[in-house]
Amino acid sequence: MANRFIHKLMSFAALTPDEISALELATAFSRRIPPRTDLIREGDRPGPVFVVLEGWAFRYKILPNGTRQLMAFLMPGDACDLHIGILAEMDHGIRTATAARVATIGGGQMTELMHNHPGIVQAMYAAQLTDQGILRAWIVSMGRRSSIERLAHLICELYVRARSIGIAEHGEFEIPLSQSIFADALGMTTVHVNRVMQELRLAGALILSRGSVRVVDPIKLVQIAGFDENYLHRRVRQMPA
Amino acid sequence: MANRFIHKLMSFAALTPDEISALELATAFSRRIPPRTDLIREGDRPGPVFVVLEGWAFRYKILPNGTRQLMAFLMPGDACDLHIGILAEMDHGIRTATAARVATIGGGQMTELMHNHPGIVQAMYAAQLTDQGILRAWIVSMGRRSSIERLAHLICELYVRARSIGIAEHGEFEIPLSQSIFADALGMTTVHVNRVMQELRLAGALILSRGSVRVVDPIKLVQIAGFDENYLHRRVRQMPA
DNA sequence: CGATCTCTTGAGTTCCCTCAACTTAGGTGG
DNA sequence: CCACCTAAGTTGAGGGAACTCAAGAGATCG
Repeated sequence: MANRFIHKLMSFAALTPDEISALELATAFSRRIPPRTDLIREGDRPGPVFVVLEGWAFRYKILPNGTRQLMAFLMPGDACDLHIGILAEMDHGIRTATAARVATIGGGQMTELMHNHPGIVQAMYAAQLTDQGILRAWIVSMGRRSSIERLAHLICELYVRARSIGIAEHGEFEIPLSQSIFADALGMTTVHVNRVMQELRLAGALILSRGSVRVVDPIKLVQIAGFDENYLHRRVRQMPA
Repeated sequence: MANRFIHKLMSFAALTPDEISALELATAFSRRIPPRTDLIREGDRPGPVFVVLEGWAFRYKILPNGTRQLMAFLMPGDACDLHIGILAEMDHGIRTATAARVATIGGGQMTELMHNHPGIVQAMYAAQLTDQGILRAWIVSMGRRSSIERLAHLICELYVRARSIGIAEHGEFEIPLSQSIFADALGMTTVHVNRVMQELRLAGALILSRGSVRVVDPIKLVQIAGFDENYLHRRVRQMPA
């Protein structure tokens, strides 16, 4: 059965059975990674492309003053940059938030995949455009939204992404992230995240617990955030001529 | 003679004479665009790929409350997304800041370029990774830097990019952007941008004038910003095997 | 059963915003 | 060539959203 990575790519472009089995082969071997483990660190020379099959990770950077800023979350099915091998040096780190299962695809194998399978290339481009859309949406949030809108918007993003890969069952969804991770994602302090989380809880949108947040009223979050999911590009054109 | 776009791609990968002439052909026709003109608007169905050959533009989004947030600046040599044609709909607009000259490359021509010229593909991937690095750096700035650091950091980014395309002569460099554009790029108000600009002027880093900022002491800016240009990936690996 | 991490709450502070008024530069048309 | 208009920039005063500092309560784990 196809894993989450393949599943995700299939949502972006039609893949042939041949392409699917090539992807299955490429991601057949995976490692289990404990929580809070760096998959790659800032300054490292990039190695193979890797793909998160289970669990959550995030991109981050530590500033000279010791503060941390996250720039993205990787959920099951998400990959690091496909062309990571071009870079001389990583400008940020990637670290697991939870226990995870990660597959790696060597440079040669990657080249072979993209060279022989136009559907895979197409799907990966679409995934990359979506990732850029998410980065831009973060910038918009950080620049022009209040703290409660920012938090609600991020949770909406994670909710929609989770739903689209089928890990948000019957409307509810558990996000396995601590409040300090939310704080570092949103450019806020943990103290303030805590107060804003309480507001969302009082609004009936969330249930809080240690190390995780359960979304119970996505509609309310969407209203609070002013969320418009267009930027996630669920709809892409079919293979342009 | 090669234009800025070709010039920029050549800095990312070695191009054959054949590839260079293919690019020259593709960008031979260009239009002059007045300042403050949308090249494409949020909600539009994407058209051809376009490339800014002269002048400055920016990506932006207007929020329901009427505020604006910029997500990137396009300088001479910069292109919109290469795979823009995949998307069903733009999630942001792109608008000129100054008078500009813009070339467009049709979908078919683009496909042909990338299909037959591995050097071009390589260079475009590298350019794209750089763009993503810039997006991530903006997130870091907005999340974890003070207003003076943020402003200085943005100006450093623009300065380094300008220098790398050869439009920053003898150390000095004129940025043709108004303070309100800086404000919308940094998630600040024009009032506060003005006050922070004055601080940088008093520090001897800048000379201010109507509609533009002249960088006179880049080193000082780097110190104030805590700027590390690694993320701009000036160094990429030569063609991996 | 201390050690550690996460969360919570309170009190005081500060950075940046809001609101408002005014200046200056450029452009345009009478 | 002046009168007017608009966009850009400047400055001041007051306010508020989010931060800092601090202390403590609950979980989880070796």
